[in-house]
Amino acid sequence: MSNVAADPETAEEDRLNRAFAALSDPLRRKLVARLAQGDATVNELAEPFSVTLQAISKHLRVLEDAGLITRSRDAQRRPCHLDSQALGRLTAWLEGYRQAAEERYSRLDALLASQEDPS
Amino acid sequence: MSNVAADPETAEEDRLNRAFAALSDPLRRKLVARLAQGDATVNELAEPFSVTLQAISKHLRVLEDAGLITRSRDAQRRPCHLDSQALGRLTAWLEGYRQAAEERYSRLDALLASQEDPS
DNA sequence: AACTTGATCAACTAAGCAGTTGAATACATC
DNA sequence: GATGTATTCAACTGCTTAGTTGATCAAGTT
Repeated sequence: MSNVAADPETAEEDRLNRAFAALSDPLRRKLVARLAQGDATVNELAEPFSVTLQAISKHLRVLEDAGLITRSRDAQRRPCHLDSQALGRLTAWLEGYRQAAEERYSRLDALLASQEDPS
Repeated sequence: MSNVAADPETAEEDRLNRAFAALSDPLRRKLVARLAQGDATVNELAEPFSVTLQAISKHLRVLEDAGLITRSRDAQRRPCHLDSQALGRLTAWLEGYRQAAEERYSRLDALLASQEDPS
C-alpha cells in the first residue's frame, strides 16, 4: 500500500502527479492563495468556507502529500506553510515545454515569412 | 449536462480545474512533452505507449477540454497542437502565489536578521 | 480530574475517471 | 461500391476521491 515510488525517476513523476492533482481542486487552490499571504492554522483556513473542518483537514493532507505545504506544531495548532520552491518546480516543468513549443512556432513563423518574401 | 460555466469568474476557475487535472496524469504529461516537439496525430502519439488507441483518444480529449491542445483536420487525421499560451496561463497562476510567498519570506528574513544584529 | 479547543481518524456514500472491448463514423483509394 | 485507415462512440469495470457524520486524540484551562 506504499504510495511512495522507490525509483527516483518515478518518484519525481509521482510528485508531479500529486502536485498537479492537488491544484486541480478550486478549494485547494484557494487554500494555496490564502497561504501565500502567510502561514495559518486549520481553523483559520476553514473559516471562509462552508464545508466541515474535516474536509479542510483532508485537503491540507493532500497538499502536504504533494509537497506543496509543510506543517509545524504550536500547542494544539498545526500551522500550514506554503512551500514556494514546490510551486517553482511546477513552473519549471511547464516553462520547459512552453518555451520549446514557442521556439518552434517562432522558427516556423520565420520560415513562412521567408517563403512569402523570398527576396 | 453542460460542463461550461456561465459566469466568467467560474469559467476561469473551471479552466484551471481542468488544466491542472489534465496534467496530473503522467501519460498526459508525456503527450504534452511529445507535442512540445511538434504537432502529431493520434496514431503517432499512441505509438510509444502500450495502451489502446481509444485510451489515447480519451486523454487527448481531456487535454483539449482543458484548452491545452487544439486539433485540426487533415483527411482522416486529427493532428494535435500544443497551446503554449495555455501553459503560460498556468505558470502565471503559480508564479503569482510563489512570488507573493517568497517576498514575504525574504521580508521576514530581513526582519530576523535585523533583530539578531540591531546595530 | 473535568472541560474546552484544535485537529485527526474511521466508516460510509455519491461521483468521477482510466482503462478495456466492440461497434460505428469519416475520409481515401481501388 | 467495396476496402482500408484514422479516429471516435458506447457500455462496462475497478479504483480513487470529495464530502459527510460520529468518535478519538492531544494540549491547554479551570
